[in-house]
Amino acid sequence: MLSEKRRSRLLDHVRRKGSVRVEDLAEVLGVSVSTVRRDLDEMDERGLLRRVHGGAVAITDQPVPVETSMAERAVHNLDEKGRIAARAVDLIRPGSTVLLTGGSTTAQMVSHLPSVPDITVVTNSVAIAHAIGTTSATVQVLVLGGLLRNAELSLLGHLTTQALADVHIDLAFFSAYGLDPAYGIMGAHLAEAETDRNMITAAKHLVVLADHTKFSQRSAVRVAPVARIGTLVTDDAAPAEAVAALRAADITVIQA
Amino acid sequence: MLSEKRRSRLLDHVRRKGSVRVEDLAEVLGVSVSTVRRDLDEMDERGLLRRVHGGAVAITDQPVPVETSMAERAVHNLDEKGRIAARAVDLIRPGSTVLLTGGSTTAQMVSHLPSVPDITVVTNSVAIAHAIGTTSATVQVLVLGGLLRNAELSLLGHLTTQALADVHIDLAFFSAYGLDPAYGIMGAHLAEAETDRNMITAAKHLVVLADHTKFSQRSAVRVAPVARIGTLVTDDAAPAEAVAALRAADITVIQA
DNA sequence: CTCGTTTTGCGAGATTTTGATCATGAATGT
DNA sequence: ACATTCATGATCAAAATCTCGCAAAACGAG
Repeated sequence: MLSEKRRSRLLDHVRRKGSVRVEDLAEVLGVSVSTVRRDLDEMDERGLLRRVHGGAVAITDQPVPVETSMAERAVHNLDEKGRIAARAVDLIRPGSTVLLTGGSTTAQMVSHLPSVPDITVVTNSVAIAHAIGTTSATVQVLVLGGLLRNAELSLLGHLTTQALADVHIDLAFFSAYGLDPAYGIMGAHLAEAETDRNMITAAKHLVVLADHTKFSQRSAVRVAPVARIGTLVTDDAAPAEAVAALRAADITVIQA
Repeated sequence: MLSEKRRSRLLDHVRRKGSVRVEDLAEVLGVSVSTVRRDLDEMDERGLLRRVHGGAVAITDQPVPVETSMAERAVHNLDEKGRIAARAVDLIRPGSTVLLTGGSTTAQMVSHLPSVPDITVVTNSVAIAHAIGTTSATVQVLVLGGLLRNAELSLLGHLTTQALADVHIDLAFFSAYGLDPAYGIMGAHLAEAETDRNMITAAKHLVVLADHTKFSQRSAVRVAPVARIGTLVTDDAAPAEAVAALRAADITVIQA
């Protein structure tokens, strides 16, 4: 197994279980305890988990970015993700049904949504549903069911896929973990990939949100080929050659 | 078990019960009393609890916010609901799957859940899913899909019902809006009633949570007859004749 | 293929954690 | 006041885990 894949699976285990023992990980992954220790130590360095005697425990940081008020946004400079999110919301037509998949950039769209009349938001993100429910009374929200991934607050699995079948979606917004003009959209975790693929497939038109840092992110998991992208919303700092390549592939690129 | 996890569970027990004996903790956690003492001493050192002869008690250090009389009432009620919630969590057996329906009292159960090992929580409440996701990495959460009722942050409708069909539920906890020993469980809104009925039907055993104020609440919507109730958790101030009537109807009544 | 680098597995010695024992101090009943 | 019971802290040995160095294996470039 690729060492990168092993680390990804290791992190998955930690996040799923909350805590794991070195011995168990070694057995599950089929490697020695030394290797597991080295992996855990490195990921502790990178802040992905916390190393403790005998194993490791998951980090439980605050994953919910508290939205700043609309007024404040109008006065201050919008940050990169905020600008991208605002431009993305411009693409929504009144009366349509849109899918927001879990992710930091899509979450930024929430505060802009009330400006579009009569829309329905479908989402697999508990964070997004919670944010809309507590801030807006006009936006209709439909939550896809599924297993909660604690770290990301997004929903996965069979129930999510099944719920998708009963919903008509005009426009889907997807927060890319990484974006390669040749390879396609990258996902962060294998566990989420299948659900992401299903959500992407369910939409007529796919809008991908990716700030310029996403172009240099590499990952082993591809959730969709480039051809599936309808529109890309990114920022001015996106690599010019990547933008050109995507436009050549008949993709509308918007730079906020 | 990882020592880190053991400490976390230990702290949960202390906070849940308010106070706890060293002997009991040793038995529950499956370690020696020496280990428990060391753990308790360290957590006393860190200010997470207070060590006393024979065991430990929870810290009840209230940061004093400016309170309107309204908020003050809410806090007082919260304490009552908190006790009911704690007793309700005691009913959960390790390894089981429980349903938490949306409601203020069921939401109080969240902070106590990590003390029960290896449970799966099924819920139609975005607030509960959000709360568990941001505070605990050990509790498995499955969210039923559906339309978001913005005011309550609970999910309703066809998708919710459909998702229920794919889940096996050992124990369901329901926050009653009103409770009449003759008529049964009352719901607040007609829109929620059907989904509530379906959730109640899906469970083998139904636990109803209702503080004493719920006995005088009147509503036109009945979501379930009294006979459907398996266990009622309420407080000491519940009307004696109502408690007697329910016990006569073969319902287990717990007064926190 | 050969060389240099990286990754991995192994084992010795150091460190941490744990459970048991016991003298001492604290709570309780008479 | 006294005796009795129980909890405590200290100490020690055993077990589990970690660290570190080293060598074998895997990998990539030339």
